[in-house]
Amino acid sequence: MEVKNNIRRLRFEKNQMTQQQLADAAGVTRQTIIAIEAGKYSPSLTLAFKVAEAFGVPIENVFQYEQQGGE
Amino acid sequence: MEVKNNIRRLRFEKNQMTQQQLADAAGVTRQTIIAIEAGKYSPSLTLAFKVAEAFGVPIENVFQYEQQGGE
DNA sequence: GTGTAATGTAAAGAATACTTTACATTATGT
DNA sequence: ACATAATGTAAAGTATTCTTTACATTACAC
Repeated sequence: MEVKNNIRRLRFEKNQMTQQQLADAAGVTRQTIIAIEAGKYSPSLTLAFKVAEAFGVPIENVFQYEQQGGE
Repeated sequence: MEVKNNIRRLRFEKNQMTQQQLADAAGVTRQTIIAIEAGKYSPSLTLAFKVAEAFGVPIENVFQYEQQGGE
C-alpha cells in the first residue's frame, strides 16, 4: 500500500513552480518537498492539505492511495 | 491551522460503526482512532486515506483543513 | 572559464505519529 | 448484583515524519 503523488507535474503546470517556492507556500523545507515528491515518506495530513492548497486543488488531485502488490 | 474531522459522525452514519471496527478497517489500533477523533494528533496521509476508504468517501469528507486564529 | 539557480543525496537530530498496556467510566442485558 | 461491550485517559516505547546541515550535480547566462 503506497501513496503516490503528482507534485512534480503540478509544479510544472503552475508556472514551473520550483521546489523552494512550493516549500515556502506549504511552510516546510525544500528537503521535505524533495523527500515527499520522491516518495521517501508519506506526508502528514496537515502537510498534504497545505501542499494541495498551494496548488489550489483537492488532496486527491495531488496524492493517490494505491494498493500495492499482487493483490 | 488545524485539521478537523467528522469521524464520529461518519461512524454513526455507517451502521453505528464502533471505534474498534473502524480501527480494524483502517489497520490501526483503537487508541489511534480515539486520538485522531479527538484531534490529539494529525494522522499521516496514508492513514487518512485508509480511514476515508473505510467510510467509502473522499478524504475531504472526513477531514477539513481550517485556518485557525484571528487571521 | 565563473557565477547563480535548481535539483539531488545523505545523515543526524528533533518532533510527531502510532503502538502497547493498563485502568476507568458508562451503558446494556440478565 | 455480575458480565460484556463501548468509550475514554494516561504513559512509556517505537516508528515515522520533518528539520538542519553539508555536499554534489546539472543547467543556464555571461
